[in-house]
Amino acid sequence: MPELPEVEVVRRGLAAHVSGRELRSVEVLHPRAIRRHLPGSTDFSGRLAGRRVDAVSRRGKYLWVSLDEGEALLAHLGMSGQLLVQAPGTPDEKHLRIRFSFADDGPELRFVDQRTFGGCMLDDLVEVDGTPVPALIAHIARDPMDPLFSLPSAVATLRGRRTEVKRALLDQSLVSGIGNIYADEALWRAKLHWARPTDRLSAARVAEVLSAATEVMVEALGAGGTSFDALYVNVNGQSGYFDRSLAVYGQEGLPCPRCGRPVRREPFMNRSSYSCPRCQPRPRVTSGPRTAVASGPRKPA
DNA sequence: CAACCGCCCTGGGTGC
DNA sequence: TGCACCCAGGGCGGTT
Repeated sequence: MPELPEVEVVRRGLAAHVSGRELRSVEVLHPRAIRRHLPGSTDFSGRLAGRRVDAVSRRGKYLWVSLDEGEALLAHLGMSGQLLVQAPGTPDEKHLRIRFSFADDGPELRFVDQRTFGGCMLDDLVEVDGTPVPALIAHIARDPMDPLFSLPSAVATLRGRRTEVKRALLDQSLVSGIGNIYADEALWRAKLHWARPTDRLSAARVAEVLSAATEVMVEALGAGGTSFDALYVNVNGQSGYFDRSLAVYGQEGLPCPRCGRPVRREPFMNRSSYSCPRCQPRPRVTSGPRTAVASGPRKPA
């Protein structure tokens, strides 16, 4: 699944292979790929033709290329999206959704997406806290690799929520870029169970898990960068070579690299959470609905 | 407003 | 061999 490090690899690839080039035509092969572009595919293609691609930016898992007139082409890879740079004439990928052709007859940019959770759209740039971002993602918080990311402020935001720590880590409006894989890895590094209530964690503990998330994503970015290929802006929608370095994610039954206990898998939000039963014990108190507080008034029987 | 739930979607894998 | 089913899951709209 593309999370922040994978999307950053893609961003770098786009900056290297697409920046500065002029689009000639855009072909939408699957309408779902532009479902968030409400005016539809004719409008999408029509407005992109002839435009010059400028800088490539990223916030969390969102990626965009700036165009002129304060507009941007915004993309999200979803679960299986890829942006590939391919020579024209290369046979279409099975799940090719959008083809971007350039006026210089050079390599095409292709949006390929098996599960169609990802997509592209045109959007206006707006200024949020001094940074221009596409209007549609104005609610997405800065990610830990953003130079203006503030750890103390993110800690305060997370602790202000009454929820489980993993839910908070995955909430892109609190801190962005973290998905299921890096959330599990960060929680393992910080020795926290995913169900720990954020509002009962010390600021130091929350800072620790956020720093762990940053660390593990920086390491993954290093590993993902090594799998970079001139033609492929990104690889496979997976974590590059970093999957070899995962401590718990997807490692059910394998020994915890720290203590050797078998990694457990628990259901979490209709998906899975991986953790070490010894290093990350279940919390005594969960962040469930605030039922009768121990000291509160008691209903008569 | 915060928290949470259900849905979107496809194909690879598995069990019968 | 084939079919039914499960699973992966980020983001968002709707509801409480």
